[in-house]
Amino acid sequence: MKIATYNVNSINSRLPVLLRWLDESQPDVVCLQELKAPQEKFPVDAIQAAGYQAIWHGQKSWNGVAILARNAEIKEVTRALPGDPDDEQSRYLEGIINDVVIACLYLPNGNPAPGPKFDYKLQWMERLTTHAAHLLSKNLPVVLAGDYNVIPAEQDVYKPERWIDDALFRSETREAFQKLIDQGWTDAIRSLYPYETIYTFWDYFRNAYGRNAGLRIDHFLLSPALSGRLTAAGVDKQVRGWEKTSDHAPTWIELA
DNA sequence: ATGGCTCCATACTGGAGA
Repeated sequence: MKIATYNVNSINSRLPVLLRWLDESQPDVVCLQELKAPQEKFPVDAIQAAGYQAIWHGQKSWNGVAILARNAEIKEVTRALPGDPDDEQSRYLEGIINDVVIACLYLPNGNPAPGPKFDYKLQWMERLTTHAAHLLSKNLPVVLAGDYNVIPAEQDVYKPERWIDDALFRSETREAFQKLIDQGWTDAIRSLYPYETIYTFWDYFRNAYGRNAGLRIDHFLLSPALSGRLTAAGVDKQVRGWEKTSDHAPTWIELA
């Protein structure tokens, strides 16, 4: 079972790139973030023509998440992260595919920090941590996949000293991520490649991709029931070099 | 320290992203 996560930075601007990548990579499950489209503007016909079922939660202008599955039913569980009924941002979608719980998340950026956006990010991480504990308590196979907007460690950023005060790398952010991991989750990519430099995002500015000035911010966290089934992981880095591409690259894992 | 780029809204510019 090949599961991917991809922050597309506008589903409609990215549709040709997305369809080409689906055809070449053939993932079984895909978590998409930053649809940047309202519910009714999701290109469901093109996605279905490519062979994928889809559930999605859109929003005007910003955010938006979707889960795609090839040749499999998606049973939607929730389209809101519990813990704040007033939160109107579309950043969380959870479904069950072949008995695996798939959580697709788009964690807030949080800049500028400190400030209200950073407070929202930390609150969102607390809510995620609470919900993640609930998922773990059921001993189910769970994948928490998505754009975390968290740089977990110095090895995950091209120049750590430049990111010390950034919301993606601040100590509060890293500590909150570690607290989540410490519940018993496995950072899938890092567990297979403890020492490699692996990036999933390159800024549009300053020829960041050409200089490989990247960040690792798209992650898969696996529950204990799944970590033993992890057989492979990678980043489809070449997609970042295509025309009209996202600033993120598709990232994937394989489960036995 | 700054700006560089891309996308959205319904614009002739500003906000957001990371």
